[in-house]
Amino acid sequence: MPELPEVETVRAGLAPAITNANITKVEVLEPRSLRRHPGTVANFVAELEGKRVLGCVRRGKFLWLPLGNPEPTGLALVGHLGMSGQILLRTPIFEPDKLTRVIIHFESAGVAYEFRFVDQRIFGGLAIDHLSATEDGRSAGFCPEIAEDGWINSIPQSVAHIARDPLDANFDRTAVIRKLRTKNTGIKRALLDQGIVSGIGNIYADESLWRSKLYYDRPCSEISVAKLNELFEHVYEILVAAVKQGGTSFDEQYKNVNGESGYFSQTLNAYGQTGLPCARCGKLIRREAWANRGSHFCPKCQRR
DNA sequence: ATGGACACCTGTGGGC
DNA sequence: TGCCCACAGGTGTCCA
Repeated sequence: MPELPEVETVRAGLAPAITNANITKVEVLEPRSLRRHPGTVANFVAELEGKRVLGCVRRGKFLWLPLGNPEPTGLALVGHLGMSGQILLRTPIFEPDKLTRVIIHFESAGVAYEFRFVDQRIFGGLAIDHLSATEDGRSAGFCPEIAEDGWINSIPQSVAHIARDPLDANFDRTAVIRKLRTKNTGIKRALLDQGIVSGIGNIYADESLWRSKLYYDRPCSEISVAKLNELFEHVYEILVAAVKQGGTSFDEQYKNVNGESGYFSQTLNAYGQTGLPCARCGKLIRREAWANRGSHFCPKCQRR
């Protein structure tokens, strides 16, 4: 479900409450949500209880909370929301949320809160992972609240293969475009490849391609550098606009940490618009089955 | 290198 | 009302 704008909305909501908070208790209601945790459930709980949260960092669709004891331990709580994950920040008296899988109780400035990891499909999950220095020694991800220092330049091992995203201060658009020019694969497949550029999923790929008038299966190598620059300009603008609107919600699946929906769905021009007229030319938007999912595009504006 | 199939899951909505 | 099918914002792995 969530792509970069939705995950960033969660990160931005979480950061002020959880930075410098102390974890008091952890409840694992659904062990499958720890599928990617290398240890046992008991070990997961033990690694968290009594620790301090140093910050909240995001790269692409991955989030992590570096941990302290209280000094940095070199470990982080890594989270991915999968297709249906949510992180809700509640006070303990707030009614239970359906499909809650893990609850992390913490105390921040003397007030008790719960970090509730809610996930319908259990494709998302939490894990404790080791941090290691980034290759270039620069900030590992997006965390504007924190100035450069030791742990911000470290990345969880399980996230190291994820490329920087377009909102990352160290994102190198020129290098990404150079790489794309060497690929014969279709442009949408490349946009969704988190090892090339991260954060883009099915919604924002379709939206960016629509705005750039590119057919999704067009081979990367035959798109000009100028056109790819235009595409990445649109990717950036769309991601920024979506973050500003709190992400895209069209059902109960995406919520911010307060349980509220984002409203970027009102701005969509391609994704989920099957059968509706293209906002540019009036031709009906089409959906094609593609890679076990759907691709939405205007057959007139986005020619093969 | 590339792409397809599939595994991991639950829930919802449409058609009959 | 029930049943079956299609479909859903992702990632990782295996195999031709």
